[in-house]
Amino acid sequence: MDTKTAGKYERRAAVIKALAHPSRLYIVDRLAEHEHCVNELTALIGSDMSTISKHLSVLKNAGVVQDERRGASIYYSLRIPCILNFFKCADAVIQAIQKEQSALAE
Amino acid sequence: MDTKTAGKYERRAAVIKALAHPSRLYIVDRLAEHEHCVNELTALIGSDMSTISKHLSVLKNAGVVQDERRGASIYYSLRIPCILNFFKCADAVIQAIQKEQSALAE
DNA sequence: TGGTTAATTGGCTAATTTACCAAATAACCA
DNA sequence: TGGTTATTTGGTAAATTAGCCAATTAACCA
Repeated sequence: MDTKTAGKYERRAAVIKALAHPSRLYIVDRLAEHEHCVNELTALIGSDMSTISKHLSVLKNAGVVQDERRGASIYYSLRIPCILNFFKCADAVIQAIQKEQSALAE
Repeated sequence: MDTKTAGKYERRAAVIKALAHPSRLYIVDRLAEHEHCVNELTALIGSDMSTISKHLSVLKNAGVVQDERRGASIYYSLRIPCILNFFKCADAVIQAIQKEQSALAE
């Protein structure tokens, strides 16, 4: 694989990698409804706030979310809504696996 | 987050995680055109065959690809074509980042 | 200014991932 | 059967990731 092609797939992988964590997917799903501050997401997920903050920074560095300070809080929102298509397809894969497994169980 | 919800996002993350590697994304892109055996993919990518084989096993375990032995070779093909939507969206994120960076550079 | 809440950063450890090599399996052909 | 090609598996070292705690930064209010 030549360097240019490798770069293309590395950039794509960087975006997808940023999404590849349950908490981060959950965050994306919540932000798809409306913006949330770190505090709210922390309460929803139940991890340490520093952990959530780091997840948000991963998503932000990848270009998936954006943040905006308003007063003492920092509000995060989805930058690219097409991210939600990932869910549909991931769920289609999951369904296919389940179908296969129940077919094998017969 | 309750256990059921956590499970849902863990399953989704497992699928997305399987895609989160440049070589695996490249493989998916090649398989979107037509099936390939391990040998062919190894030649295209240029890593050790054992490395490619392990990448394929990650994709297979996640339900993204399927394999079929024909003679001495094992042919891999895409199981769920919607995976390709990931690329479009990942590229949209990448474009947005680049736009932002060139705006900042002004 | 001092206290309080919101968020990020640094440090640390445990767990996971990756890539290569070497060895094992599987299928084919002479 | 023996040799060759295709693929997978096991082992190992290096790199990355995740999560928590403690400390720091930022904004607000009394």
